[in-house]
Amino acid sequence: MSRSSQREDHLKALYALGESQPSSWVSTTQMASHLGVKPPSVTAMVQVLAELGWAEHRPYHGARLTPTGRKLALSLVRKHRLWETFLVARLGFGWEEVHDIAEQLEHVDSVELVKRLDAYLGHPQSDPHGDPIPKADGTFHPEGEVFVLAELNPLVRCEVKAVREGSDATLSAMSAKGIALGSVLMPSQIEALPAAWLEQLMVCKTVDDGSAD
Amino acid sequence: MSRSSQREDHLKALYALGESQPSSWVSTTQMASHLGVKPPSVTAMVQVLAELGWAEHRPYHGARLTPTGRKLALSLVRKHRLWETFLVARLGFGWEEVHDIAEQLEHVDSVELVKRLDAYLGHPQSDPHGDPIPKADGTFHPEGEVFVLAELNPLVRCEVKAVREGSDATLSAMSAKGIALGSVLMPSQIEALPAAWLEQLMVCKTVDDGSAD
DNA sequence: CAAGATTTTTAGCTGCGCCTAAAAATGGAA
DNA sequence: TTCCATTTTTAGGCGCAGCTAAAAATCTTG
Ligand SMILES: [Mn+2]
Ligand SMILES: [Mn+2]
Ligand SMILES: [Mn+2]
Ligand SMILES: [Mn+2]
Repeated sequence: MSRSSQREDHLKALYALGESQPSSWVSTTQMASHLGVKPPSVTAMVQVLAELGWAEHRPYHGARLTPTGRKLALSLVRKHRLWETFLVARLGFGWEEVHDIAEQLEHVDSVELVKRLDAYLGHPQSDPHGDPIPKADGTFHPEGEVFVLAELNPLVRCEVKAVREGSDATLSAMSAKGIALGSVLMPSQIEALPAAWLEQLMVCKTVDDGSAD
Repeated sequence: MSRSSQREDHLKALYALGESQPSSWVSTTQMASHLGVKPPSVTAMVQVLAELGWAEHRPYHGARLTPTGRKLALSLVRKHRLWETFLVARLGFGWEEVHDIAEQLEHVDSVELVKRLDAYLGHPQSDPHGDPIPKADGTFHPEGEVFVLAELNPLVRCEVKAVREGSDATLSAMSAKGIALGSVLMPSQIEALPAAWLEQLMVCKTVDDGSAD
C-alpha cells in the first residue's frame, strides 16, 4: 500500500483519541501507545501532519486535527467501517476477525471504490461493532441514547448497541456467550458478565415489550 | 500497505515477463520499464529477492523466479484477478477501471480473505479480461485454444476470449464498439478494427451455429 | 518556590526503495 | 580480434518512518 498509510494511521489515531476525551489536544505518548510506536516517532510524524495542514502541533502540549485533517480522518474511518461491514455482511467473517483486515483495506485509494462499496452494502449507517459510519460529507446520522454498560445503575433490561474496541479474543468470547448487536440483556445476565466487558459494551435501556422470548 | 508491496510488484513483473518469452531469464531493463522505475532500482530489488530465495540473479544476464518465488507470484496474480472479478461482477465497474485498484488490493495480506472472496465469487476461472485465475495450489484450469487476433489468417468468424493488457482508454474504446468477452467477430468487422487492437484481442475460431443473431 | 521526576523533543542512527553518475561487463562491427 | 556502443551493476545520495540516548520543557511535591 502507498507510502502514506502511516500518515493516515496517525491521522486516525489523532481523531480517535481526540474524540474520546474532553480536550481535543492529544499527547504524543498517547498516540505512540495507540499506534505501537515510540513517542519520538510520533513527534516526527505530527510535525509532518502539521506541515501538510492536517494537524496543529503545540510543542510539549499535544496535537489536534485541523478541520481539513478531521475531514480526512473521517473519510478514513468511513472506509474502515464500510470494509468491516463488507467483510461481515458479505463474506461472512466474524466481528472479531475484521479489524486487522480493514486496517489494510482502508488505505486503498479510490473514491469511486468507496462510492460503489457503500451503494453495494445499501448505505449502511453502522459497522459490525455498532459504530456509526460517517457519511461521505463527514457528518453522522443522529445517534440514539447510548452509554457504557458499567454506568447502568440500577440494573435494568437493556439492549446492546455497540462494542468498544478491544481484543479480538474478547469479541470472540462475547459471540460465544450469545452477545451480539441487538442482544437484550437482563439484570441477572449482566451480573454474570466479566467486569471488563461492562466497560466495552454500549447499551441503551429497553422497555419490556411483554413478549416472552 | 505493507512495506513489501514493492517486492511483491517486482515478483509479479518477473513472473509476467518470464512467462511471455522463450527464455525465462528477464533483464533488469525489461523489469524497470514494466514497473516504471530505473534499472539500478531493479538490480537492488532483484538482489533482495535473491536473498529471500524467491529469485535467481545471474549478474549481467538477468533474473528468474525460483519455484518458491513462482508460487508467491501466482498467489499475487490470483489475488489481483479475484479482486478485478469482484470489482466488475459485484461492484459494477467497467473492465477498463479495475486494474489500478486491484494493483492496490492485491497487497492486502490475509489468506482467509482470499479464500472467502473466491467462494463469494463462485470460484471464478477467469478475470474480467479473460485471463485465467490461478487456483489456490498454483495450477490453472486447462485453457482452450486461444491466439492473438493478428495471427488469424484467413479471416474467419471468431470469438473474443481475452484481452491483453493495454491502456485503460483502449479498453474503454473496445467496450464502446461493443467488444466484450464472448463477442463474436465477423471477418468484415475485423477488417474495420484499429490495427493495434489486433495485437491485444485474444480469440478462438467459432463455427457458425446457424442462428441468425 | 526550588528540586526532582516525568514527559516531550531533538540529535543522531538504521533500513528501505528510489535516484543519478560512474564503472564494469557484454556483445556486435570493423 | 579488437574496439566501441550498449547494458548492467556499483557507488553514493535522498526522503521516509522507525529507533535509542540525550537534552529540554513541564509537572509535582516538599
Ligand atoms: Mn490502517
Ligand atoms: Mn469497527
Ligand atoms: Mn501491485
Ligand atoms: Mn486482469
